[in-house]
Amino acid sequence: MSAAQTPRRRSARDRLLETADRLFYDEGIHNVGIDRVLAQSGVAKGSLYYNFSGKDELVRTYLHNRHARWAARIDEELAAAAGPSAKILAVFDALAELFAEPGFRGCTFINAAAEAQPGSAEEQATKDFRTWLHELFGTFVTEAGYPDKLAAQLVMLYDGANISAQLDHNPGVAGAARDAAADLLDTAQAATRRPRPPSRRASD
Amino acid sequence: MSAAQTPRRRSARDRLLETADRLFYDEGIHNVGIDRVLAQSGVAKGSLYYNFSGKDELVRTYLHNRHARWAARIDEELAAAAGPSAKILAVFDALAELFAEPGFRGCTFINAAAEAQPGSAEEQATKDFRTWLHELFGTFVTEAGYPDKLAAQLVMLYDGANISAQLDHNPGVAGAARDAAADLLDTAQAATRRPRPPSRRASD
DNA sequence: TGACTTTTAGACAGAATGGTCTAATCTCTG
DNA sequence: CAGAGATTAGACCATTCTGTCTAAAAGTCA
Repeated sequence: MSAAQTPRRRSARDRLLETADRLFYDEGIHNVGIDRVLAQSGVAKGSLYYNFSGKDELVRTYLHNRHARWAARIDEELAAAAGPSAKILAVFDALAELFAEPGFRGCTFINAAAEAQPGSAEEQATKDFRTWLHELFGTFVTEAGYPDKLAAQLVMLYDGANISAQLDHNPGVAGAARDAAADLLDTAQAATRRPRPPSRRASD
Repeated sequence: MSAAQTPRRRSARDRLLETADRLFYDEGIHNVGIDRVLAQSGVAKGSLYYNFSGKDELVRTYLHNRHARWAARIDEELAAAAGPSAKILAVFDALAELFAEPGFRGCTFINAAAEAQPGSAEEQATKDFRTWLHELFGTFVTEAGYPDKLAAQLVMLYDGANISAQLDHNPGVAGAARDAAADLLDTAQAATRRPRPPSRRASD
């Protein structure tokens, strides 16, 4: 046979993680029993407990991999952008691509948090992801000399875009989020020049 | 006895809904079995199935009541505000109050959506809530003559504030969301006067 | 070849789930 | 009072869930 040696079947661990990634994300972690993961991955139950300590560790690994893959993708997107403001907007460009993908069903960690119980893998992974997300925007906001509050506002637009894309089935919302971010960036930049601009009040 | 007749014990239905409201919201719908709702409400299993067709209808009613109560609360908050812009900002004031409440654990419907399966009560209730939310902002944005896109951006800030308040345990984020909304409102107002202002591009 | 690791199939257990059913009791109202 | 509606306790059921165990087969590599 010319085609090298048949690239031997992927390990049970890999097949398990691939199937878990799809099912957990598509249907929610608690909605998917291990029996379904086993059946769809074609792996024996014993192999699950040989490779993982239990469902909890499978979930932990699933969430960890999701975080790592998304962070890597953002890193790629950022590489092409020059300067903190451009990098901030590039994050929203990455969201636009993500939302447009066929199977998009919201942010993995927002969804996981809704199912989280105290001390669970979901809780820990969400905490880690949130730290990463805040640092992502926080770094660029600080670099640009903008006030810290802007980072919190950008995180809100990031999360809000995810929710709208998911719940309203509206991938195009990433553009509106990017526009809003650009607007906030402009305002922050203007305020950096002039120390204290007048602010709008509620009862005007 | 002077104190009128002892106000007879609240109905099984009411006690069930009160307990379900607390448990479903605090721990997530799928994390709460009917046995726990029954035990904590002191209601017999038979009464659940006498008053509801099953857990699904209990969930449906729980979500419906949550929506109704929040909509009523927003209505109150809006009554005090004059003009579309003030009403928009008043929604964020309502969020600030909500986030500051002790048991806050995120938006009921964002959380429910993460557990939703196709055709479930969670899915339907979330859809209804999203329609209401978009109309809430959409009405005021239209009244003020702002572009439709602004409504989508305000919804994103609303959702994003909920997520940050929940996942980052930061109730104060409502203030930053309000500020961002005010900023977008200002920009929209300026753009209403001058038809086409220059927009920031990524690669500048 | 022989030792070691990985994977397999399937039986099995123990707990939790939502739901049904019966029979007795309580409560309100005509 | 009588009767209808509401509530109770508890047994019971079928299903699903995670996890354990055994014994054999397959793959890996020195």
